[in-house]
Amino acid sequence: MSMPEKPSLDGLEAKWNEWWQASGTYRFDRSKARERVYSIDTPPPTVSGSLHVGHVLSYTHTDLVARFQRMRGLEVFYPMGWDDNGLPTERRVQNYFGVRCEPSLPYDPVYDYSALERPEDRDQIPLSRQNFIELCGRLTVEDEKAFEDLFRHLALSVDWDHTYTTIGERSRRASQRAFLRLLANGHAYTAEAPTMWDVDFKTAVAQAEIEDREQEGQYHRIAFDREDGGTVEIETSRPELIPACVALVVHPTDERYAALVGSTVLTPLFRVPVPVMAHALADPEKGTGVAMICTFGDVTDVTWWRELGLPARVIMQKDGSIGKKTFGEPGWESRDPAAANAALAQIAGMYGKKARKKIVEMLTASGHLLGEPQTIKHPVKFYERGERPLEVISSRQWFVRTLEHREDLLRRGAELAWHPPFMRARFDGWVQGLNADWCVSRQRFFGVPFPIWYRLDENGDANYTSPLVPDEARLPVDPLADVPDGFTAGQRGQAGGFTGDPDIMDTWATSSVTPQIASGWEDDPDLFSRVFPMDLRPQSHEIIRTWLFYTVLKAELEHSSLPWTDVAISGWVLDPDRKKMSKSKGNVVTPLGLLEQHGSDAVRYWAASARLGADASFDEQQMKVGRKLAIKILNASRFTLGMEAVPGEVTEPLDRSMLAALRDVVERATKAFAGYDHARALDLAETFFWAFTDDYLELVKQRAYGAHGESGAASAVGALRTALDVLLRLFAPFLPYVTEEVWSWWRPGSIHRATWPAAEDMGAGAAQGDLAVYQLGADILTAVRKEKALQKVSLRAAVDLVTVHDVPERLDLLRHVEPDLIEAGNITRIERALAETPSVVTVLAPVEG
RNA sequence: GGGCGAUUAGCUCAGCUGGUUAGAGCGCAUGCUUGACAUGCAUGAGGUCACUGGUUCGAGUCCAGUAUCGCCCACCA
Repeated sequence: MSMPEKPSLDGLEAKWNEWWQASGTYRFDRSKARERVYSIDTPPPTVSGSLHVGHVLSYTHTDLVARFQRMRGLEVFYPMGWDDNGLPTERRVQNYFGVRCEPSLPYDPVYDYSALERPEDRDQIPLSRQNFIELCGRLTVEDEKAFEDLFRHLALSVDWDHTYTTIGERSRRASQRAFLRLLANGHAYTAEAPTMWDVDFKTAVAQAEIEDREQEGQYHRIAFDREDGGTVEIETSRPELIPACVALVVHPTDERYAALVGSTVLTPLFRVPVPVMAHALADPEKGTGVAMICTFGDVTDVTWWRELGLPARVIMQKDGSIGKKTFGEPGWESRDPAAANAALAQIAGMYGKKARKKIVEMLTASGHLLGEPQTIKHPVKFYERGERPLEVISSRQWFVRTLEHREDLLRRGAELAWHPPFMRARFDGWVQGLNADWCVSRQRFFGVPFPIWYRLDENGDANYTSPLVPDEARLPVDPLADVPDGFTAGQRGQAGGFTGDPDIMDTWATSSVTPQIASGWEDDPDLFSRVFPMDLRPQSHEIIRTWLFYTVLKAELEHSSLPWTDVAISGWVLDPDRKKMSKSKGNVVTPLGLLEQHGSDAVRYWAASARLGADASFDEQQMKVGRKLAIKILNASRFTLGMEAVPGEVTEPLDRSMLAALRDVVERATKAFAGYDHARALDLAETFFWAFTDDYLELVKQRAYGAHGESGAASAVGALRTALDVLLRLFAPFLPYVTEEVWSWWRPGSIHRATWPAAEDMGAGAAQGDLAVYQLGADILTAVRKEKALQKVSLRAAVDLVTVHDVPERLDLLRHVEPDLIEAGNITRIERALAETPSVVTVLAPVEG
């Protein structure tokens, strides 16, 4: 045994990290069969951002499970991914190097990237997609290194040999393969349809990426002229869309307007004849009860347009400006085309607000604007990363069917074990509220391309109904660089030739196959068979509707199974103002700073104290408590292991009682941990441990030193060692450094490969232990201390007489702890007195001198 | 507007299937250098368990409602 004279936490992290790495403590042994494996679908952090306290919380939670399951004898598959796919990286690489992704360019395999690393280069140099990906790799490799260092420092027991990046070749291959199979099975389709569109990023977005923001707007009351001379009034917040108006709509039962239904009215300024129709979605309570249907102002317009079979008159362009159209041409009928074209010319080329202002002036002049516009607050749909409201724009997109799988997905959601269970409601709510299939294509450049080409007919028009697909063995492909089988590069873009699909996939199309990517799907069937479907998906609650939902969807459609059996949802870290940490002072509190200041074990202790699903308050005080616990473990261990007596059979009733109590703790902590309640497991171990040092250690200290002979000492030291051995293992998942340190003093190998404690570890003595003995000893010791504290004397102060008032059963047990109590309390003699209540009362005789 | 969660000591939180006087840690107060630990130890003072009803022999715990806070979803005429 090699035990330091003065144990300390300093230096433990560097020391053990190096050792764990060198000895492969956390390496996954892929010889184990699936039932002996516990596999984790680790969330890949976005490498274009930085890690914050929230990551520390949730990644620690995952690591606790990993360590627990590893100690329980399962081979833990705990990979790490880096999310460098998508818009954040695209923008970062763009700004950092002064480049842009230009997918039409051919790949240059010998590109000299070092030339880009001059800060004065800001000219948006175009790069091929493959070169852009490589450049991304150059930038993110540094971030990934920093992230890995932090995660190692935090002691995540990840197998660093199993990593992936979401833009990497394996991820692209898996994403493309998944897509091709969806296509082959009819789950993916392409369609020209109105979809939510971001006018700044100029791409379609999916329902899951949309958020509502409260915005100020104005209701304008506007008159439409009836052919018989009267008017119909509507209210709209978007008068600039009047030229796109294709109908008015009222509720079928709205008697005020019943006579109007079926008639034709003229739009103001543009004099376009539009029908008045009836539809149940029209709300009589809103505005005048008459709604203007435009192509397209919002998603309700899309519904009306589709269900009422209306024509489309689209004026909104993909950049959010009003386009030029010619009234009088087919589809753009007007009773006064000249006036209509003049009116449109006034707003053409303008964006939202400006166009609105202009058309309001025109409506005022024409007398169609009634009264003053009413300022209102209303929710407006935004792309979650966007700055301008979304428009509904018709375009060709790829979709994955979700609506028709609603029931299957709900059933899968019910099969999944949610921790905590109430989080399932978010999934169910989202699935039930789905209103569109998953729009999976993005008109961006940096991401996984669709592995799709289209034949061009003799006119050069693309054939979208039977796309050309590559053999899976060719994946990943870039359709703008690679050529479909049976064609030559020269046929690209030629009539009778082919064209590549220019779009990339939604970043979630890749993220939703992280279990497959990490498991080596098709690339490594042997690994896949041992780890998939996985056991655990850890994540936070705000991405249940995206990451969790899409992953369940993909696994259902491809594997007809769940991607994992359990999902653990961590909460957020809230600052003292109860605001989400990353949004308030996330930049001032850096995870590395915390680890350095308090120590990783201490920070992990804070994280482990928070239950799954519950938001944790950022509390450095709690970290200090964790540090105190780690130090206490060092000292109590040194004390226990420093006993010179030879440990022997545990014969003393007090020792057996303590072990019996510990056995109870082991059983309860194991049950809690197995049920993903790590906070409870920690609390149980910790509560026992502090009582162990405060009471048990004090009670047996003198006996362990040999005050009552060899066998008494042997029993005490034997019990102490057993308890320490078990306690260290109970704490190992929470405090990996300090427990490894103490373990190294007297045990071979890593504690993190040791077996999780079991009831048998407490030995035969514990089986005969009576919990009441330990309790009684602690009660009396506390009472004696209390008296000394009241008398303001030292705890070592000598006492003549202690009288124990208690019930007969407890008085009977007193003989088991009497000698230890006499030593621990420095008491001369103990007298017994019968009492009615089972509570212990001790009265001290006057303290000696 | 719909849903989920929270509300227990000054602060951060436990309190599992309802059962004697509601717990812990921090902070605070008062003491104590005792042969593991002053990065320590002991003792103590702090609570009408958000509110209102109800069920029950008995409610922090179950039910209904109210309030406040947080989150998710819906809401563009």
